[in-house]
Amino acid sequence: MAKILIVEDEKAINDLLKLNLEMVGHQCVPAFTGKEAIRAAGEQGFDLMLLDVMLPDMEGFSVMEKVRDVPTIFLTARGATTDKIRGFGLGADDYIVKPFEVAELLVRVQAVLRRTHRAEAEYTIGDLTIRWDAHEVFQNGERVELTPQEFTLLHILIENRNVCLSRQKLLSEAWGTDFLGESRTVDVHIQKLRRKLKLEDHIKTIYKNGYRFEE
Amino acid sequence: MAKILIVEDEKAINDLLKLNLEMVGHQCVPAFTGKEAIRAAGEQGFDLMLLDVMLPDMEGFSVMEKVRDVPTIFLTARGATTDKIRGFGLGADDYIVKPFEVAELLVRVQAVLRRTHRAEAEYTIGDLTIRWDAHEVFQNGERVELTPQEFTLLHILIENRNVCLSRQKLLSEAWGTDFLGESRTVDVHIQKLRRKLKLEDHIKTIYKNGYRFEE
DNA sequence: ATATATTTTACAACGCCATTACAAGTTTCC
DNA sequence: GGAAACTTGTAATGGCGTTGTAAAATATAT
Repeated sequence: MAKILIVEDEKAINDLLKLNLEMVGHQCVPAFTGKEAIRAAGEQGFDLMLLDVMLPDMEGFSVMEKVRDVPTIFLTARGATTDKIRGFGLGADDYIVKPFEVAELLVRVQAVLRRTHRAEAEYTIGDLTIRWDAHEVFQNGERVELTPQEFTLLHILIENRNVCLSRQKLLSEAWGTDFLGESRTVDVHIQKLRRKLKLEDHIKTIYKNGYRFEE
Repeated sequence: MAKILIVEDEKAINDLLKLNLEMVGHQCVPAFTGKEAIRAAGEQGFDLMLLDVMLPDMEGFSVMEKVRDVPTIFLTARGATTDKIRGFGLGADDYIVKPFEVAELLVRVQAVLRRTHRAEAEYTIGDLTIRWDAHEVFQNGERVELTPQEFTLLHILIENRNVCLSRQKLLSEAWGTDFLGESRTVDVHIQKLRRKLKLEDHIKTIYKNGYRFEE
């Protein structure tokens, strides 16, 4: 669980970000102006900042200059060429183009947290403990062997816990294949996870949609 | 709830729009000329503008040029070929042909608000909370599973809250089928919603007409 | 080459939803 | 006011598409 500063003037988007990040277990502080953001960052530490490039009072990258040592993901509108941001070379850790998909947002947030070593090293639920760095899974202290694909799938599911991921999304995130047409691959791997780790109650099937890991 | 600028010189139509949009929870500012509209948009921010193509003092699309960054739906009279509007390539978000049906208006307004991230992410009534993006419904914090069809129907009903929707309209909006003849399908799904979500007091039957979601 | 991992396949099981039939409610008209 | 005609509520049914599952086929690693 990370502490995240959301800097975005449009309330609807700010709320959306907060809602979804809190759903997967992060703690969020909203800011609607650059000034607010700078004050908040002065008063408390954050693991990550989501920063709109266009704010009413100042440009996003000016905020970033003032707020040091907080990993940052830029939010930018489609069309407002992302090149600009890349060009800034300000050390933004990533950027997300609005409108964004929730699943994509979460994956990128998690990626930055991992890269900046602010992600949790372990995740525990019930009798299950997963050590992300070591790729190790324990149940009741006993080690359970997962195959690479199983581990990756579990990782994506837990990173996006409480949100429903379509089979397409899972394929593209856990397999990397953007692949047209039918495939039952995901279903079969879900089955393996459910069985090996007794996750029948936590990996839910959402009819006509996909799967969701629930805590 | 969004803030909407209505630019339409015919008072009757302006009032009609205002009435219906306020009925479903939006805040409206009326303008009767292009000048008025431009001044209003300069003074305050809007989530959406409804813009008549034919105004007494100037053409609608000139207004749109002056008012930047406000998603816009054009209003056009039947016959005034919509091609023109499409042709403008001004980035109008949608257009509505007068005379329009109220339900159609509301659906299009909602669609644009969603597309431009200006729609609410959640809707709450009593102990019920609905997250539109995630297709999730919570009652007293507990997740309630709705089937896709149930969710869609609920969505249409709430989008058009306080207005009565005929079975035909519900079929065409929530099922996509423009289907002749009798069908009790809608009734059955209404029943499911009422029961699952204890909405007996909010989903009202309008005898000989259809159903209305009341707040 | 052998073992292990992954995808595909085929079929069983399940869930959704349109339909139906009948009960209950509402309106109309005498 | 009461009966007929019509509208809506509701539970039960079955068809059809989706998902679960085991086993076979294929790919990958050792």
